[in-house]
Amino acid sequence: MARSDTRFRAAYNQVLDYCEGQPAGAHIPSEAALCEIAGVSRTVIRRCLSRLQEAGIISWDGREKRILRAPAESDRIDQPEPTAGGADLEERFLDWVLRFDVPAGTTLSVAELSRTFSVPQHELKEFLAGLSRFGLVSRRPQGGWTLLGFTKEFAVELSDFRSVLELNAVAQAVEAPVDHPLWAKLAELRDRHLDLKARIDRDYHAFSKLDEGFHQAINSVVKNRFVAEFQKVISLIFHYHFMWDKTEEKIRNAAAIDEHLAIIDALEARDGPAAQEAARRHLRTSKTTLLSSLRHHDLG
Amino acid sequence: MARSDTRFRAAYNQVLDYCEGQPAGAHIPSEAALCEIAGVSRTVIRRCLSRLQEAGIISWDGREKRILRAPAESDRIDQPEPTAGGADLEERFLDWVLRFDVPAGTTLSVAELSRTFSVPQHELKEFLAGLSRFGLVSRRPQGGWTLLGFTKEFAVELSDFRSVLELNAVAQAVEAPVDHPLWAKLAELRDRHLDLKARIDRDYHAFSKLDEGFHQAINSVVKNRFVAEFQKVISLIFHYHFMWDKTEEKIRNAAAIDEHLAIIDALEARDGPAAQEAARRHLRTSKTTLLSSLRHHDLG
DNA sequence: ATACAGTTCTTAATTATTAAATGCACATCG
DNA sequence: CGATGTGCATTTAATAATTAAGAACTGTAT
Repeated sequence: MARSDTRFRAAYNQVLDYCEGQPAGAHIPSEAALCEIAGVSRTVIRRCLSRLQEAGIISWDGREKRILRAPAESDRIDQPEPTAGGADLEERFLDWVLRFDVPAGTTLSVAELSRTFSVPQHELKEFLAGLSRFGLVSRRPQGGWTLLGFTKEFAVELSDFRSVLELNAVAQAVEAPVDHPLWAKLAELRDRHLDLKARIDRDYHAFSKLDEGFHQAINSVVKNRFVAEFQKVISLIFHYHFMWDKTEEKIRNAAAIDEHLAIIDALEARDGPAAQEAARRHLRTSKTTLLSSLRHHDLG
Repeated sequence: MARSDTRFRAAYNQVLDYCEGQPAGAHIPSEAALCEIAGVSRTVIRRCLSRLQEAGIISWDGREKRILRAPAESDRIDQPEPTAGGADLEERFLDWVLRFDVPAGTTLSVAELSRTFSVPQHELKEFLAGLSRFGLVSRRPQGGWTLLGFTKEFAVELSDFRSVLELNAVAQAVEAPVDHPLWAKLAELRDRHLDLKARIDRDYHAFSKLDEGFHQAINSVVKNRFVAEFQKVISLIFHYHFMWDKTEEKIRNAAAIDEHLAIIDALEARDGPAAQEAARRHLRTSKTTLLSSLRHHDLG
């Protein structure tokens, strides 16, 4: 019932690394200096020094610290878990929701999620608290959480919001300076689109990745933390939905390629209104697709 | 080291209420029925019954439950704290940050915040996790949180994002049907603006509230959970900044009133481009004001 | 057969505990 | 004496333990 000593373990090994680089008998720098090296507090460094002394690797008396012998491989402490998949929890969570088609209104239990994702409960609680800011989940009065997302309303609102952001991005993209990386990226994307169009009959699955890249490129001109944060969620949801919804995938993707190309054409011609119109058309189809995929799920 | 029994206390008093309405000797309904009455689980009801039995208020043997005597006032359990200001934590937090002008980069300690706001630590952690989604704070590697907000970049990005949302709202407002409550609201706001304009020399402080109401009205036409969530944060930040930044407040507010009136005029004339232009102008001044208020803080 | 109570298992809020961080006072060396 | 470094004490935060509350299953009397 205490916090893990991951920090100590990592620091200890790091100090061992340092010792290995030094000859026996060498002086060891001050505690504060070691803090800098290991990136931890003095408390941890002092624990490390204690242990090094116990292990007979160093002598330590006040500021008189010397290396006694070179550390062996067996002196290292093994890190408990190099995993910590808590980083991409968001991706894994959305993947789980969409893959298993978890219906809206489902009660999410922290304990259960903690087990399925092997993430400490408190991390999950923080994560859910964050999602609630996006209206994806909400706290229940009796405790616990409810999954709100992926109703028709949610899809409509998400699509509309996406449209607002993306039309703004397009408007800014038209104004982007000629040396902006966007233009190189767009040229490359055009080639990849044309390439995929030629072999769409076989490789229509590859479009999902291309779509993500395309929208990312457009939005890259908008330097805004709020937009960026939302974009992550939006792109994940659209990405996965298109991946799992297989109805008419080939036709749909072929059409989307043309829509993308139209946007690229307009952008490269620096034709603002045309770009807006092309983007609007594409976003409209995306919205329809997202909605129809939900309808399928409702029926099936 | 256990969760609070608030639920039990409330339920117990509620069951007492029920008993008071019944004559002595009366049968008590089933446990499940009592659950309905008190809105809690059977576990809690059974605890209540146990305690009622101990207190000699009822007899309880299996499904044979009878009232022995009318409950007295002293039988009630007093609720620990009816407060729980955790609801408007967001408002209080932002108020605190802006009122004390907490600089960007400040390390926020959960323990300290927990004390100043008298909110349990874990609630604060969830709250901060939520804010981190908006890029206002971020977790430090050594533990704790850093306040990121209220740098120049933050203000610029927030203003830009606000502009995108609000211009979209204006575009939708122009298209709103004649029976939409917006129009009545706008007419009322126009009057209040004109009223305040007449006495701006004395009551220029009153503008802040009016400003909030105006932007809320405009944004009310957009039915979108994402927009709504952001709007809350945005309006809070702008609201407080204008409240604390006293430089040239009178002139600034007088100018803003005119800008608001221009937007109302254009909207009521259903003139889309004019409304966009008026809104764009107003948002530009808002951004400038927000930025200049930050500059003042930097110097002072 | 069905409505209810008895029982057991799960879940979630909260506290207790310990690792880590931080702050301050004092020591040592130039 | 001042700068640098250490010793000690306090504070903070991550995590496990603990208990209230919820939910499901089972038995039983009407």
